[in-house]
Amino acid sequence: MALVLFNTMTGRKEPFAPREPGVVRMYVCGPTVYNYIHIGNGRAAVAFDVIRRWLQFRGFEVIYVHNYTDIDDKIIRVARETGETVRAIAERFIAAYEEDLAALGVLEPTHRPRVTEHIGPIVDLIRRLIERGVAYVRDGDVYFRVQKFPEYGKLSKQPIDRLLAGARVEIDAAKEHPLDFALWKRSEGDVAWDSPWGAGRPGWHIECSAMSMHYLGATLDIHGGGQDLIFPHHENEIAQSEAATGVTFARYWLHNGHVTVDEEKMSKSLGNVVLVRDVVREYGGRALRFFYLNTHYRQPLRFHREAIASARSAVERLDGAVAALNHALPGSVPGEAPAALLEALRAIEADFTAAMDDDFNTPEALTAMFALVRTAHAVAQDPGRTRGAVEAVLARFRRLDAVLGLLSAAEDVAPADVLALVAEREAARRARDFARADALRAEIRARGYAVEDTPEGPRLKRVSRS
RNA sequence: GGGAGCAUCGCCAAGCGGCAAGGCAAGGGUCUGCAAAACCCUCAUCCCCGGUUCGAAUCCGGGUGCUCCCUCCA
Repeated sequence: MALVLFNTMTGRKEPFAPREPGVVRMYVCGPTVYNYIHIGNGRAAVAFDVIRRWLQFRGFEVIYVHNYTDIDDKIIRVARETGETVRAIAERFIAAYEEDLAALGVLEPTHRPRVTEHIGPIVDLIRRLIERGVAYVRDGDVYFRVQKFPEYGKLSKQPIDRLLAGARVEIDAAKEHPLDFALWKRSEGDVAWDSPWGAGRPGWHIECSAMSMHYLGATLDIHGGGQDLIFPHHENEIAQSEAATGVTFARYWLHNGHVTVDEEKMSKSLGNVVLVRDVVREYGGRALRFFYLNTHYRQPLRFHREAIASARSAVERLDGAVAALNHALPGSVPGEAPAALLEALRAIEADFTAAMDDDFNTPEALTAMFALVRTAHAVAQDPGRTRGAVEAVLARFRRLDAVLGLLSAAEDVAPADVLALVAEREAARRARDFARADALRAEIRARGYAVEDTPEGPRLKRVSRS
C-alpha cells in the first residue's frame, strides 16, 4: 500500500512520491496577522498538521514552511484605526496565532518566515520577472503580465476569457490587462522598503512564491491552503514562480474544504465569525481538533453546538481508555503480551494506515482508534492481564496518536485538596455512610473531577462540563 | 453568467460496483451501595426520477436542494 493524495491540479488522487527520495518539501500559506483566527483558519492548520505528521509517520523527513504575512493592506488599516505600529499588531497576532495552534495540538513548522524579513528575496524575484518581460513597472508599482503566461488558470481550470466574463474585475487604468496583479506597490513611511522601482512594499501573492522557493527550492513537493486560495492566490503564485524559474512550482496542490457556521460562510458582515479561542475556551482545543478530524479534510464542514459537544464526548472516551490502562498497570501480573493481542493491535494499525494512506482519511483512522479503545478496556478489565499486554496497548495508543494528536499530553494529576476529598469519600463508603460519600462526590465534581469506582480503587477523571 | 463540490440513521460522518464503518445521542441489559465508566444487545437500503449491470449509496442522464470560488479571505 502506498500513499495516494488528491491533487487539485489534476483533479484526482495520485500516488505520492517526493522529488528527492525520503524528503518532503511542503509549504502551506499562513495567516495575515491582523486579527484572531477563526475556526476555518484552525481547520487548515490542523489539516496540514496531520498531513505533515502522517508523512513523518511514513518515514519521510518533512521540511514544513508555514509563513506569516505581516505586511498587508489589512494590517495597515488596523494600524490606522488603533494607532499602533504595523509591527506591533503583527507581533501581537502572531503570538495569538501560536497560542491558538498550540491549543489545537498543532506542531511547530520547520520554518515560520515573515514577509518583512524576506524583502530581499522578494525584490530579487520581481527583478527576474521584469528581466524576463513578464512584469512591468507603472509609476512605482510593478505588475505581473498575465497574458505572458499562457498556462494562467491551469490550477483553477478557468480560462482567462471566462475569468473576465461576469466577474467584477477591478478596472485599473495603470494595468495593461484587468487580470494583471500587483507584485510591488508603491508606498511610503514605516511600511516601505527601498527597491529598484522606488519605495514600496510587496504585493499580495509574491511573498509566498519568494519565501517558499527561498526555503525549499524552485520546485516544492506539496503546496497547501484553503480551497478559497485556489484562485487567485495560488494561480498567481504559479504564474510568478514558473515564469521566473521555468520549472514546475509545486508538484502536488492540496486544499482543505471550508467551515461554515449554521449553513453560511463565516463573514464579518453576517456576524457569525467563530474564533478558535472562543471554542477552545468553552470546549477545549482537543474537542475542536477531533471535530475537524472527524470529517475528511476536503469535505465542507458545518460548525454547530451539537457537533462540537459530540466531539468533546468522543475525546473524553479516548482519554478514558488511556486512563483505564494506566490505572490497570500496577495491578497487572508480570508477563509478556499474548500473541492474539499483538495480532489484534497489528490489525488495528493496518486499518489505520490504510485509511491515512488514502488521501489522509482521518474519519476512518478514527474508526481504528475506537477499535483500540475497545481493546484497551478489554485488557484493562481482564483480571489476568499481563504487564506486557497493558504496555503493548498503551504503546499503540501513543504511536497512532503521534499522528492524530488527540490525547492529552500531560498526565493530569489532581490537586491535593481533591485527592483528600477522594480519600475521605472512600472512608465514608467503607463505613457505609453513603449519604456523606455522595455529598463528597458532588463536592469533587464541583472542583472539576468525576470519581469512578473500580476494582482497583477510585479513579479520577477531569470533566469539562460547561 | 462561468468554474468546483456536496446531498448516507435524531446529530456528525466513512464508503468509490458485490451483504450500509465509526463517533455522539437514544432504548434495553450486565456491573455498582447508588452512580459513573466500561461491556453486551437494539437502532438506516443511502434526496427524487429514469438508465447501465447478474448486482449500484457507489457508474450514466435528468431533476430538486445546499455550499464554495470567479473580490481580501483557511
